[in-house]
Amino acid sequence: MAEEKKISMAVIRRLPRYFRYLSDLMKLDIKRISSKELSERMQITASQIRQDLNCFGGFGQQGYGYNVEYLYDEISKILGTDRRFSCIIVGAGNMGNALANYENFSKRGFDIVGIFDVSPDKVGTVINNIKVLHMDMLPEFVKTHHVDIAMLTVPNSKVNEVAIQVTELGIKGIWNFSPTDLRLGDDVIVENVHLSDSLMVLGYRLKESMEGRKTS
Amino acid sequence: MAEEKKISMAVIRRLPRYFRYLSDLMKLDIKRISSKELSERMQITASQIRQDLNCFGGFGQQGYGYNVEYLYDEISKILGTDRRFSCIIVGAGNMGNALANYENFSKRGFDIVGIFDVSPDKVGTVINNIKVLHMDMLPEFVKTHHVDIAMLTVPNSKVNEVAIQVTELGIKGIWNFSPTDLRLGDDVIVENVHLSDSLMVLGYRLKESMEGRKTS
DNA sequence: TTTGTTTTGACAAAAAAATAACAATTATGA
DNA sequence: TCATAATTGTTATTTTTTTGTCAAAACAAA
Repeated sequence: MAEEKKISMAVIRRLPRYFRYLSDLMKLDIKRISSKELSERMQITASQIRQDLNCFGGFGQQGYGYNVEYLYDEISKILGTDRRFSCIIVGAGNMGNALANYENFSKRGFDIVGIFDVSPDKVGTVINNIKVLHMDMLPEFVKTHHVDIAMLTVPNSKVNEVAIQVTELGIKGIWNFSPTDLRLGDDVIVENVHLSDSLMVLGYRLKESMEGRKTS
Repeated sequence: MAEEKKISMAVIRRLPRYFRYLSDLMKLDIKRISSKELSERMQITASQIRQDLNCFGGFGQQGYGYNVEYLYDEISKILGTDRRFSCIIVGAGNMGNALANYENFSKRGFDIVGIFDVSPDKVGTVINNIKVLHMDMLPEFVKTHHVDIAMLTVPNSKVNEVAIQVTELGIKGIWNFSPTDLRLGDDVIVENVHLSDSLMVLGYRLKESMEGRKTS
């Protein structure tokens, strides 16, 4: 019944970027914007902007452009910024710490409700008002608290095991910070942050650039 | 004179992934691999693997496949894993801390040689054997130490200013952890790690999945 | 050595993504 | 009010990326 218009990942990955730019425009008190002007700011073609936005509906008006606040709200809705996601952090090391202290996540609807680790040094400590629990407590915790997302900042050697564990407990979203590609069920959504991959690409591009070639 | 075969970013961004899988194969003591078998492990088509690798040269042998160690070495060379990059971290907050303590970077050729901040709380502290210096010391530091890459983990409101500052000092590579897109000279290579974008995409996909749609 | 199998590298085809073009619509200013 | 300029949404075109195909090369076994 509902017409399933398939939206490509390429488009979806640009949405947060539109969201950011619109947020900036609002801060600058700019009320309307044309795809042309936005394209100059974002360094992409106006055509792409119009086509991207039209995947979700006609938010603009001919001869006028887009109303910044309206467009912002619509993209918010698409991205689901209105809903809240309960998240746990597994791995209370440096990266886990950094995530737990990152204020913006809760602003965007992602609440850290638990932090887990296995190290006796870490279990019992408090990070940003959240007590670090032992991994053994995880099954019980998930039973009593709804958890949407597990943020995995465990050592590479443990990540597969942990990923299986959290998905078996019914958690459907994984934000994976390890260099390992997780292979889980089709109903589990995995989003990777492969820091070392990113750094290696930077190294490659830098090297090419130093040798006089252009990369992008 | 040199034939500039343009290699697309899509290919380049897959290189670290090949690198990882080959590294794993070596650990498993696997000496040879066909594109078909690698494709099953990596969940991409064999055709893509062969085409990707052929951008850089014929590393395989008909009827045999690819020698794992040789291919690993070749991709290492392409990625520039042999060279070393001197890096500084600007912003000694939680993320800066996490990066400073991440052991794998030096393994891959990225050495953290300095950490900078402006907060009196942080300046003077020692992170992973590196003393945090005040930003005022940066120009002097860059004069006396060669720096390839600045890893920026400063607050969003300061990142533009800092990016301009480091590029004016001649640093050509930027690893940007802020949600802001930096616009710098053509000779500066910027690689972004937009954590909040990634998380928002996870939220979107999770939402879609919960509503019964598939995203990828 | 010979034959059949495997597997690459190259090229062709298909699919996806980005860009361009333009009719339709609205705003703006004379 | 009317004419002109601006700007969208949509369709067409182009470009890029991915996938499929196959001859040629190398291996492996008889």
